[in-house]
Amino acid sequence: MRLFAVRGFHETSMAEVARAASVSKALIFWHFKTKEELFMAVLNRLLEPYFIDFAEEAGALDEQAQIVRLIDLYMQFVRENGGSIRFFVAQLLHDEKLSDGLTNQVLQLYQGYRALLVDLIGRAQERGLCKRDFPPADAVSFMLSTLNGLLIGFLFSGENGVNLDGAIAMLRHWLFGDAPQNGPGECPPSP
Amino acid sequence: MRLFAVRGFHETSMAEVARAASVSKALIFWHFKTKEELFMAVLNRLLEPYFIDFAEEAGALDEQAQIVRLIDLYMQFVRENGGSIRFFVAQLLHDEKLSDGLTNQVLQLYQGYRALLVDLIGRAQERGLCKRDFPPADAVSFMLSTLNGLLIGFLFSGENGVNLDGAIAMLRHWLFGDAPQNGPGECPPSP
DNA sequence: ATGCTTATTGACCGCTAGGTTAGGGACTCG
DNA sequence: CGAGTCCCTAACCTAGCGGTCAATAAGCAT
Repeated sequence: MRLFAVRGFHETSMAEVARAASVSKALIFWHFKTKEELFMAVLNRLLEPYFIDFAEEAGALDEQAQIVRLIDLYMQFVRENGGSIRFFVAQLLHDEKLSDGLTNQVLQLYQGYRALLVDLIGRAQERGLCKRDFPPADAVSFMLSTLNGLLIGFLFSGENGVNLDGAIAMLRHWLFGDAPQNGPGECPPSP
Repeated sequence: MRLFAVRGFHETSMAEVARAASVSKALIFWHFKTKEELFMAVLNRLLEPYFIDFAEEAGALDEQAQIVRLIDLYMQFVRENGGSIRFFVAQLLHDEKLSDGLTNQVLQLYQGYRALLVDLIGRAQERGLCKRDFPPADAVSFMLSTLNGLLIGFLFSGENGVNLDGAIAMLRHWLFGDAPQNGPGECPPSP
């Protein structure tokens, strides 16, 4: 997992994997028929922490709080899994063939998240908790674009090159009309 | 260029390049000392269309129109260069070492674009053309996040998986308080 | 023609890659 | 104990890799 994640598929040789695992190369080929098969297994293992359960922990909150919580979870997730996300994004962009099953899993994850948000925003709009300028699906598309943009900003320049909290405050302002409060982030002009 | 762009550095062999170019492998090594050197040259060639001149064509417009134009240019650029952008993003995320000079050029491009926007929004704010809720730099960070998010949405699901025009209308609404006009895009709920 | 530089090639080289194979311990079940 | 299965290794195999080299063709001044 470590080798594939930091060096990629083609730059990692089976000999290296064997050495890093302190086993013989032949053993790996006994457990996995081909290098590709090992790689797929690695992909799935790396993907495991991506499945989180949101429903159970958010039952008691109102819609606005749940939306905020979902956004926070996204950002927390980005912060905690930057390394492997980077790997996955590069992999998905680069090697459609090798990423086959991966694409579906990620897409499923993404659509689940999106559906959750659409539902929440729809309900929030009905109850007058947030602005009604746009249909929920459009609002969510917009939000997710921003979140994804923050993600890749984070991937390229790291924690201190992009102001996650500041941007999230602006998202809240956009959604709920909050006063632009300054949260824990100090909002320095990003370099 | 074609081979490296669609298959990447490690999956492209010099023999393939030679065959595709209908020359002998040795000739390539006469023109380029190493495979890496050829790759760098390819990177630079692919990067050429990325340099556009904005200043000259926007002199007569007011700030708001210039901002809108800049955003349109971004999206037009994304639409026209999706293939190579995909390649570059994957390359940058994956192979920090090989991307060395590339990183700087892209960063420079990006910072230039950002600076242009910050300047424009600052001036637009002074003249009351757009909302003043946030300092220009923060507004631009937010905008760029959204644009980048649209970019990667486009990279992953193509033109009809993401609604570029709809999202841009929402950006305009956010910036200028426009009525949410429906432009040429019909804003279908993205699948 | 005669050199001289610039292009171009087929043959070749060392090496590493993914993958195989024959065989040997270790554990299990009768 | 002994047959069978599972796990594991050293050694090996071959294709293809990046890269080199001697030979030579093409362009071009003198």
